[in-house]
Amino acid sequence: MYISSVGPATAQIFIIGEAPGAEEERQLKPFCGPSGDLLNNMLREVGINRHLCRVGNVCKERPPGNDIRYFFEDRRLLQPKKILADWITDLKREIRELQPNMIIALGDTALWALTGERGITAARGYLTQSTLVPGIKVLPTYHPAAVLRDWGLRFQVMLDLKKAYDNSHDSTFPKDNRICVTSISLTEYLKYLEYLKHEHKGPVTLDIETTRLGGNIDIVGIGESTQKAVSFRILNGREPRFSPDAEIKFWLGLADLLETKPVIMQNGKFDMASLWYKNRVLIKNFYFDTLIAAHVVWPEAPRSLGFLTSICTNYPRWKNTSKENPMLYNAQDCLNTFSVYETLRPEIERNEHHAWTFQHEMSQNYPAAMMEIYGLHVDPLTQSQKIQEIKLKIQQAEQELNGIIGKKVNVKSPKQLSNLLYVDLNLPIQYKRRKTRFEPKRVTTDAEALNKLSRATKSPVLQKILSLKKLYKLLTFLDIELSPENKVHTCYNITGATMSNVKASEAFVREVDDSYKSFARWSSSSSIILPYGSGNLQNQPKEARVMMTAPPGYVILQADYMQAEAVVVAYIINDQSLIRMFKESFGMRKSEAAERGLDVHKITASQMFGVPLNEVSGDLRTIGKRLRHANNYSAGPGVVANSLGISITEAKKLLDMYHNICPQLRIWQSNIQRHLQTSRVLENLFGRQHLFMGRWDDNLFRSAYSYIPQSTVGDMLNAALVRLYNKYGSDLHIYIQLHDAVYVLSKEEEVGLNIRRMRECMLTPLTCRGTEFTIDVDFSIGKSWGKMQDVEYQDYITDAED
DNA sequence: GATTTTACGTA
DNA sequence: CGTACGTAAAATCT
Repeated sequence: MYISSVGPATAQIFIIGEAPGAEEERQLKPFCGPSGDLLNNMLREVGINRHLCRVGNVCKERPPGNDIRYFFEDRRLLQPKKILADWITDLKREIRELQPNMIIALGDTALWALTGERGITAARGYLTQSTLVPGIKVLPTYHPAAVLRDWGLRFQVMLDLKKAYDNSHDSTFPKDNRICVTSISLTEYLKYLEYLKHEHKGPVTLDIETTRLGGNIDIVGIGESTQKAVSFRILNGREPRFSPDAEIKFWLGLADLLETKPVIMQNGKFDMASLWYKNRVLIKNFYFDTLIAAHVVWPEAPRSLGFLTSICTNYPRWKNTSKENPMLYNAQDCLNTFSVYETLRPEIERNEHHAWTFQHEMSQNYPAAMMEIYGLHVDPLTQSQKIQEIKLKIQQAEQELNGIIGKKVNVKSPKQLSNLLYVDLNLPIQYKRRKTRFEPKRVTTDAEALNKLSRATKSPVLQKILSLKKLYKLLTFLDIELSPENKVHTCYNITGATMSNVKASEAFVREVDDSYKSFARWSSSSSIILPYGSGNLQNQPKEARVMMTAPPGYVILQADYMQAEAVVVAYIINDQSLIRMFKESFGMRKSEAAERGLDVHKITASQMFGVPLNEVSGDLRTIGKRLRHANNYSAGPGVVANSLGISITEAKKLLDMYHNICPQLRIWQSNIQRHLQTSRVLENLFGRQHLFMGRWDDNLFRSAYSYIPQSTVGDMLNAALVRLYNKYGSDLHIYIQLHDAVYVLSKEEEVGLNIRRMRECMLTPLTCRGTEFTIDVDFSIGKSWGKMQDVEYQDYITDAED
């Protein structure tokens, strides 16, 4: 059944979707089903009156199974069948007659029909010209059906619709008269640097390009405004363009400028660390990072420069030009960074909480860059011994396993494993746990499934497979490439998202369009500057840590916050018995606290079961511990039952008992829900704000419950790390950051001194509803990261002489 | 050769 | 209804 567009002949906006759905087919109208409802809501919110728009679809009929592939000859969806080609001709005629000022293309099919391009993720948000009817403006964005599947896209679609509306009042394209200088002599360039230093007012944007992963800087771009940028090439391929003398002049001139000028960058820690590590050029005043600014203002939105440019400016897409004209591309990066800066700066300044968070994150750039460049010492001897040991164990385990099952199986292959388990051994098929019941059931051979089967069948094969898999996994952490200095390096991502998890040759093409929530925690990924080691250093298993060491004469000193999130939760929900316990045990030796029974899980069990503290058995304590964790993570009875090996009914009973002794938790949780209804913004104990954009469901709530404790601890640790760096950075070396722990390298004879320094920087008074409290810090020491010994700070205070 | 899927390490 | 992150190896696509 042919479903035509609807809307007035005077419409200035033409909204074009993909194909009708079931409801559209029933009513013979486009966008009248669930997608249409969502579209209407979004249009209303940005001020577009749908009844003044033309609304239609590229395909005029519903494809069988709602599968758009039906209308194409090929799987890549580039060759339309005759019927679709005819509809596109109809569409062309309709656009010619209507002459709208703006076409909003919803989804990949509409994008393709109107512009001939595929890839809505990269194209969305950028004004472009239709190739179907030249001269007509098109603004592509995601289809509402995609938003229904992934609610995080709603924010982007709203901004795109707003942009479409703003540009729909006439048919002209916004002017782009920006100047990109890409061919300038060295002499002229040096003069330009002088001009920037002495005459140009205000900050500049900076962006560098490198030849390859771990390669040298070949292009340096500087933007002096949103209108002019200069790009300069220093290498030809991998060869220098200039004589050593001339090149030195270039770097000195650049260094001279960057010592004084305030610098704006996108993900500037990379440029800053590269310039310092490769060319000893130091950016002294890194004053605005657009990546950090975006993270502060929209913590759940993408924050690549491509994305930010699409929502902050009307300029066209340029991220697809990097290969054909790298210098022009580089200059445009600088221009767009400037535009994004001008949009985001007022947003930061108008909100004092944002201003604090922004400065707080900016201050982490220098210590994080230093940590990336320094790296971790690895003892190659321990490494090779450990690798030998594990390889031998793997060999033995393989032989045993093959002996039992009578053939060779690669346990790293889910396919082979599922064949073995569910076909050869005929075990009951295990399915992956689903997030919603709408997801399809997936067969799995993961650890959870194997453990379940192992408990049910008592077959020794399953445990053998499990331990073999574990050994292989461990080997990936051990068998890594070291730097010439026997080190590994990592890149710490302050905004919690990687900008670099691609080959360097494509790093600048990449669109990072996943949403990352990162509640004030750093993430850790491979360094692009020094690509040695397994990259992420925040997920090293204990057994792999033994090869990471302190250099001769030094020890690793670890300081971590004790029960940090539990303390914060206790104060937030005003759990007096826990608060009393934390207060009493503050600064106390661990042995003494244990003697007095000052233990969260013991207290929990004692209250739950009405047993005196000193009579709480190990088993009861375990139950107390599991219940507290289950509640902290808002897990359900199924999980509790699983973890304690009891029935669901018993687990429900235990959960009730827990809530009886701690009724405040549920009250607080419902307060959070109520709060989200009115504002969707939560604030942690430092004032960091987080806008929750997710769909209104349990996932949103769970995420929100964990926000305040998790982000408060993250902010507290990072603020302490910065204090430590600024005050004692020349006396000790900050080695590792691990969410609620900091590791430093300390001279062996200065351990006591450094423990006191770390305590000083880390003990942080927090305020919750008018009550001040401090989270205690715990220390351990080791020559190797895998063998840390607990120490009591009191033992280092008595011999202090400062 | 490039991209997607599956699995798993840490806090 | 555990969450967040990043990476390795296998499987699959082109």
